[in-house]
Amino acid sequence: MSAAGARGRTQTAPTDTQLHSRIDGRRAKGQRRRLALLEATLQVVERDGVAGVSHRSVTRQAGLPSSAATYYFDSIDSLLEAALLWAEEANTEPLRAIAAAPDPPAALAQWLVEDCITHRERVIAEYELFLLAARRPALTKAATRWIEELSALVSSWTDDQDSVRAVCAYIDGLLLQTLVTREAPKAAELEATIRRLC
Amino acid sequence: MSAAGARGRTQTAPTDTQLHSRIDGRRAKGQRRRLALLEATLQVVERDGVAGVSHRSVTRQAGLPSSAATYYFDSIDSLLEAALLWAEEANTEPLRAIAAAPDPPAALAQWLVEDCITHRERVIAEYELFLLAARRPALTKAATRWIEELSALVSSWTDDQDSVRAVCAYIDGLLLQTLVTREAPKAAELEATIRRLC
DNA sequence: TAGAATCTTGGACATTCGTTCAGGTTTATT
DNA sequence: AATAAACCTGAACGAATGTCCAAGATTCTA
Repeated sequence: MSAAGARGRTQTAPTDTQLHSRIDGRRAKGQRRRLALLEATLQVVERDGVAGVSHRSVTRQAGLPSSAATYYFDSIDSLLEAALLWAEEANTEPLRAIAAAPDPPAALAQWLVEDCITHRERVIAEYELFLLAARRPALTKAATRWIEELSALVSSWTDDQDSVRAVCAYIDGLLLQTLVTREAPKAAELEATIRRLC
Repeated sequence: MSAAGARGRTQTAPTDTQLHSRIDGRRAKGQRRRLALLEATLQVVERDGVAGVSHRSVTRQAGLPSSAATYYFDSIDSLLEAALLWAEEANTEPLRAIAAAPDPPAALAQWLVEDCITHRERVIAEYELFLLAARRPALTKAATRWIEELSALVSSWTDDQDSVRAVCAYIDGLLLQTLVTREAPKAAELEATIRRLC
């Protein structure tokens, strides 16, 4: 269920003695490979969609033996869950920078538009995993994290929670439609609507 | 590429003589089975997601031999494309009724909330196919149809096209988030935001 | 009704899939 | 250096997949 997987599970919960002494080389390698599998999973989702994710496709992408997927993760689901969390974490830093910008709504609009254009496949991958959470409860927590982080940003310039929810929903909907119709959104219109909702 | 499939293709383009004479019994049966496959496809997507759609799963659901999927449709893609169009068509009638209602925004909000609750699996299926269009150009036309019909409805009470786009994006985003977080949307809040955007 | 045209399908093929685990490899410890 | 402990993987299993087509079934035409 958790992202900590299979027999490799002990690697994610180092004991006290391990924390205080030198890092166990074996476990360090395990952590590296676990991360490599997450990155490989995202690459596979970008290329072939969630449906293209299999033990073999992921390990092939990561250059690891096929049994490694089973070894490091309990199931495909736990792999997808960890990959979604990993992908969301990559958005944390940009969101923080936007919050610190002189004009957050404008910065947010610009970042979203650029992201949709220059990292189209990645954004599609994120929404596929996001929607997959509607079916797999294990993914719900990871998916909700995106909404929470976006809400936190919007809350920095609005107190009304109804407005915050409206802006977040509008953004997700606009991005979704953008991906589907292949019509690049206009940053100006996006920004204007965000302001209108606050 | 088109929804017209494989060797069964001729069934969708009756010739002049066929139009004017009695319907060919063979072709009539083909049309019936083609529709059965579409309905079965939607049921499979509802139950197991797009990833669960295979020649065998669809034909099993429809009670047809497994080779029927290949016979009636060129590929899984053309089957999914036709299924998405078929699903969207089911929304046409409700949207028309909402346009004729005394208070369209309120009726729309109520319908959306009810749809998300009572037909959750179906709505998830529609969004999965919708998002799949971001990868498969063959699905784009079918996916765009939903946006167009929703836009037409919203346009009936607003002339500003920016507002129309904003409302449509907001609705798709709210439904998407609702499905993922499993928190039922409030019709009142939905209606209020729709009005705010007009 | 007989023959022609068309539609339909069972079964076989090569692939790919998730899973398993005995045995090998690497690292730590003494 | 030698032992112990933990990590890792090749190979193999049954099950499911997309595709194909010869043979059978159905419908039309004359």
